[in-house]
Amino acid sequence: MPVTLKDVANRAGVSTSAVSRTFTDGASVSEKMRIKVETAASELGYAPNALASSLTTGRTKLIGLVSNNFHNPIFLEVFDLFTRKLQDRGLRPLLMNLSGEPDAVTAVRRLQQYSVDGVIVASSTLSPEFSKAFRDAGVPVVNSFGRFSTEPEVHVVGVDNSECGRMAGRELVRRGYTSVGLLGGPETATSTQDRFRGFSQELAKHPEITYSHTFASDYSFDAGRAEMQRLIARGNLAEAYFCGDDVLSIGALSALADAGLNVPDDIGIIGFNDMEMARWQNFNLSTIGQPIAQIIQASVELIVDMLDEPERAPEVRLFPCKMVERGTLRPLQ
Amino acid sequence: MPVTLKDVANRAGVSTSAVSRTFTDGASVSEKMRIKVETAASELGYAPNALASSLTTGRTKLIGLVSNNFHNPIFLEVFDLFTRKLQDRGLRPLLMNLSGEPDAVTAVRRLQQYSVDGVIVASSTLSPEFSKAFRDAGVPVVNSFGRFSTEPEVHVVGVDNSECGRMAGRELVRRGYTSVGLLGGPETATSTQDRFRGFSQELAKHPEITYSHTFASDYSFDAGRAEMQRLIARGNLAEAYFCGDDVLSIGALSALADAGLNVPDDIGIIGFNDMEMARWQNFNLSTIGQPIAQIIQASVELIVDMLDEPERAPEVRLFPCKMVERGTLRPLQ
DNA sequence: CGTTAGTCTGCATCCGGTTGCAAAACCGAC
DNA sequence: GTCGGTTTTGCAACCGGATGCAGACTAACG
Repeated sequence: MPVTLKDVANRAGVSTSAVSRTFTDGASVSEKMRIKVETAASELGYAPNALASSLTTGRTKLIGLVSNNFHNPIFLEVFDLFTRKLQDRGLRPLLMNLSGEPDAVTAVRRLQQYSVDGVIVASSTLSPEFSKAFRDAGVPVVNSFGRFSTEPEVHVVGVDNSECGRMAGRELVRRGYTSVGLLGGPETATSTQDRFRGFSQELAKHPEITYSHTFASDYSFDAGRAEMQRLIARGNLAEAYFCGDDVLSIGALSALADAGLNVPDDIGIIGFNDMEMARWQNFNLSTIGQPIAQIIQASVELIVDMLDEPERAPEVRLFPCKMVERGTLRPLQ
Repeated sequence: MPVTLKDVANRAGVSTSAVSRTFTDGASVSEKMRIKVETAASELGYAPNALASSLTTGRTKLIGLVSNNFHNPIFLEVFDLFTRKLQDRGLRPLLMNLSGEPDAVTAVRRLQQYSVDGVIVASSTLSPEFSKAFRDAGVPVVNSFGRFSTEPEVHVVGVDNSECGRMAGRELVRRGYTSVGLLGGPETATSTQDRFRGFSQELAKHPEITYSHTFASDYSFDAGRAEMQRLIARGNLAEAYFCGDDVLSIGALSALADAGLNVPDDIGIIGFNDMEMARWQNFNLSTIGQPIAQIIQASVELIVDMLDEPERAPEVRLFPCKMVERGTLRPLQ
């Protein structure tokens, strides 16, 4: 039903090649021809079929956007930025929700069926193996928010999570807390492990500070709340906690409020991510911010570069996170 | 580079048609042939190219998912459900973020270039004209969370927003408030207008109750907070407010807390949407819930039906919203 | 065992575009 | 006007796969 190349060619009284060429830039077309074709095209309302052309060019301009995290509000920001940045470059995101089917092989298959030009895996909890499955299938892939490695097998863009952990540790030390805890995300997530490691390293430098750790079952409000409730019930709370994520912190905050504990007077909380919500005055959460806009910008640039240079050696681009001071830690003395 | 039909045909020593047929169900293939082809295919790791086949079948199984709302947390739930439901039916969502380019014509063009089989417009703020642009272009379209009309020009799935407004009104009346206010979303959004109308209708039945209304600039935390701050500064607050959205309510809540006002003792708040966050104990927000899972399920079913029956007469499917009682309204006496 | 009806299979063409190649048109210089 | 060199143009083949059609094959029946 839609207008095709041939329709335009007939109308303009020229060959289909001529029409095709006026729509591919860099092709040799005379000014006269271009005008003839363009008027015919606009009279007919013609727009080239991207999928058909992909058959010969090998480019669909489709980018698979894969994620398994559709509950953490930070991901709304992530999707917003990714879709816009991709659109700006004339690419279209093909969304894949992995909550249902976390099987790498079928995921790769599915996206390959649509001949995506590249894939962005946006997740801090998926294992690196997952991204590797795409690379092995010959699909350019960037792992955003993924785990940093000195010998990366796929492109990784994100923050140095263990450095973030150290930063959180330093901040709590600086504030003079004498007992601190880590309330991490799911223990299996690589991001949790890394932040945990960094945090521990930093605390190990201060043997005078009591240090404990515990993991929530999930990066979610409920998990944060439940875990903090457990800690409260068990008694001997630390003076401050580093929570592996802002929603986790917010869950913890709710448990503390229920227990009649005041933040930051009775207990300090520092979160992670600096999601939009963290600055809401109801929470006013001190947290460690990831530069998500930069991460996403870099991810898109990387995937775009890989379209022309698929064999490019895997690269790691890490951005510094930064401490965002608000109201859930005791003031510096 | 990827394996093609021809490769499989060569390997199996059969014609390409045979291979094609074993991969299209309903086609006539003998058992022997099927086995021969399937082994060859799996040895080679062949998966049919969905885009190439779309050329002849006219089906891409691509569904455009269009939205302009990437800030309201409810949309994370919406995207999650849409992507899953679509995936379950073998469809792939092609995401389009309209924050950048709210121009209907180019949006239609862009999606047509990818020959999407259908489009779901998920927005309560886009004008109905927007969805109509797709219909006019011959693309099946469903407007989810859209405006209800007795003579729909496109399929609409959602709630009856004016009935929701009435429900909120009834609830506040029932609780014995003698002065109430509406703190709506952006005045231009159809959803705001409808909820406003319903709410006003209900209040009109009770002339003894003082009633006022005001609109926030946006369905966002900041807008809700700012608007409530304005109301507080102006003096003579109503005893309870119906906020056009949960984040708006949460913004309002933060302004009230700052002003030292207690909810629900000093003032009542009822929100709208029942997003995940509403039940977080920090907020414990009484609200009117939209059955988003049902809405999305119905939207997907509708779009699937339209694939086979594109000329199907526009239909409206409305689901009842329901009052979710939590802690931000005074108890019934 | 010969027929006949029904089932499979391969050929060829087409879907909407792209592109290498060679012929045609153009251009300026002589 | 002719010539040589550039552009521009159309032809035809191809991208990966679907499908109508006719011939080949199979099975059932008399």
